[in-house]
Amino acid sequence: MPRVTIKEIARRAGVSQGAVSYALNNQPGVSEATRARVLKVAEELEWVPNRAARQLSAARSETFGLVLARTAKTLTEEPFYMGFVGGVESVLAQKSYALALQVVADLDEELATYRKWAAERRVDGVIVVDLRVADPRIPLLRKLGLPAVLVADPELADGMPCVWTDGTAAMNAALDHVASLGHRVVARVAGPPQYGDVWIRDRAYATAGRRLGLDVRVVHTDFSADEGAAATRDLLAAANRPTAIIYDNDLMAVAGLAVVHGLGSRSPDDVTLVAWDDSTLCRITHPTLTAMSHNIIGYGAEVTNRLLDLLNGARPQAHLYSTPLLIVRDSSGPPPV
Amino acid sequence: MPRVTIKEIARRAGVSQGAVSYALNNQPGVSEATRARVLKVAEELEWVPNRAARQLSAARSETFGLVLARTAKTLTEEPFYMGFVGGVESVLAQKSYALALQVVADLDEELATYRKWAAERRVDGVIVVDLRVADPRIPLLRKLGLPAVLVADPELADGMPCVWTDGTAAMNAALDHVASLGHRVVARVAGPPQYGDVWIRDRAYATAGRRLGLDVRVVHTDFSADEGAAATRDLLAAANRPTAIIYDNDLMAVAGLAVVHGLGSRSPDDVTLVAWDDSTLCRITHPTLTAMSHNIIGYGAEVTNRLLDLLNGARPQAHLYSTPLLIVRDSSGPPPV
DNA sequence: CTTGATTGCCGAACCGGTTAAGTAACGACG
DNA sequence: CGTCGTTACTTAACCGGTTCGGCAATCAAG
Repeated sequence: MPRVTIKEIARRAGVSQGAVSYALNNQPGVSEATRARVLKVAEELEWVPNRAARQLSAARSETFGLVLARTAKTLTEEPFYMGFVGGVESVLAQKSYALALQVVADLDEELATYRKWAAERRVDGVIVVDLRVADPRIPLLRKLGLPAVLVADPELADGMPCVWTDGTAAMNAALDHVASLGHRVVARVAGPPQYGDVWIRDRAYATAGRRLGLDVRVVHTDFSADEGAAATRDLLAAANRPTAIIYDNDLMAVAGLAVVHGLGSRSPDDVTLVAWDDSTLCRITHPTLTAMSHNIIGYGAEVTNRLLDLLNGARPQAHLYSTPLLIVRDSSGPPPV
Repeated sequence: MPRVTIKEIARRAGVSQGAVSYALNNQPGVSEATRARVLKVAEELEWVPNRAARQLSAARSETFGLVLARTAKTLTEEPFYMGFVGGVESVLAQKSYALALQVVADLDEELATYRKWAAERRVDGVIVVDLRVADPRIPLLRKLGLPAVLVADPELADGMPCVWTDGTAAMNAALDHVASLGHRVVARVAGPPQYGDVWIRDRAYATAGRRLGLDVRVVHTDFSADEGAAATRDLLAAANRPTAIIYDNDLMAVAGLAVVHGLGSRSPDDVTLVAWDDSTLCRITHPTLTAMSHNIIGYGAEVTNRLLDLLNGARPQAHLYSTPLLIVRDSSGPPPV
């Protein structure tokens, strides 16, 4: 199967290579008649542009980059990532853009990846997730001139284009919910505080707790099921134990529920549980878990569209995607008397 | 930042472009002294090869392709995919290969993707998952001459290189386990029978059931939590209900456990549950779930290494990766009396 | 000392596109 | 009728590597 090139099309259509290029790219410089003829020949020969060649001359790779600095284990556990990637893909596939996905161990490797991609001209832009407080990726991407859209609160984005969901509003909603059920002693099983989202939720949690006059406490974990379970065990063993626990992801909430069962307690009778990042997990446990619901797939799609806009010359901007919605399920109830 | 090319290195090292290329690629044609000098200059200038240029001339993309024909929703629910991708990545990153990941809606789109990739010379080879019985991808990949490694039993691979785990042995182990606990009426909540793995397990299940003299029954689902829950509900409502249920993935097993709880029953006292594709999920429920454990990350890595071998001229072959191991946990027990 | 093979490097073609510069034909306009 | 501006192309340079043919210089063999 001899691969069909633009040169072959030119030969068959009786025009020059350059004309073919103009015709195929819908650019001025050829008559409509010629364009039609060229397109017809290209169709007949089932011509597909060679990515490498186009990339080399046009200096565009038509590829977006996404680096995930998490262990493979975390990635399997957190439904967020695969959903997000799916959302990104759903947009890219339409535009016949590609996604360069790289899984690395830590932030340093992530930085190295950006350097490499920039040097190789590997990607046209990147999507950055898991923002930290004072994130080192921001200055690097600026220096490299690599277009990027951050998945982060504008407060963390330092002026870079970003797409965000309102974590503060979400936390307010969550605390309003448990307070309105009558809970007075509430705990939060949080992720690592260096993550920007966690930091914002920590702050919102403290503020809302004061506003509502609650006894609020926080335990920081690494987001894993094990630490989520351990935190739950500790909280429930303490004096003046909380009657409601708000988790920072769904995995820890499910693990927490298992701990409650293991202690012979029940939810919501003995303790109300609220998960974050609602996924199927929250709907298949017994009882089903109240959760803060994001549309993660849509989120991925939105971010991708914003990056496309950015490359088309749009002004860098912060876009509020949506505010998470609290889905109240069976794990919510009034505190025990 | 003017990008540094091979030409610049040549200028500074005082040799021709061609010599630089030989030196950088460890090919014969230059003296050791020259090679060292070129490498030193390249290092100083922080030269990074331009992927597009290399791909264009060398006709290698140093990219592997992976198409997932599943909905984004399924991908988030099934920990398998992200884990597999992580395993693939862990190998590729070392070799500075890239992964082209494409998420599509169905098999037809997957076939179209292979056609496009082959025409574009986009990937050097592909990894194929979710094999079907008489899978149409096999003849297409053969026709396109696209190197591929299938994640599938040799019986399904039709002579194509493949990496597999022994589903038949695993199913034997699972049924031996429940039979040895004393169960006589067993059910299997299976995935869609067109999937090769499901088909093989269906067969092994029937055979082993006969061998052990068990009353075995099968319900086919679409692998989703909802259908897994529904199947469980139906099975437990039936006359002569099963005392042990073997699920085809972990998501359905967790959903099944919730149904058991919802009915006021308990596991393992009233029913023994066995999951497939062990993931964190199985360890965080209460009770923890007995599961057929794969090392999915390692599986992804193994497949990738076999594809690399294949491109290096290795003979196409079937590789047994490992046989899944039954991890017995709290959801296993003798049947109720 | 001649011949032939080998080594080390250069120059240039090439991969398959994009695009700037140049040119011929044509119509409009003063 | 000469000039200018479009239009519709062609030509050729270019992107940044790889690789082939060729040419001295060196070395071993005869």
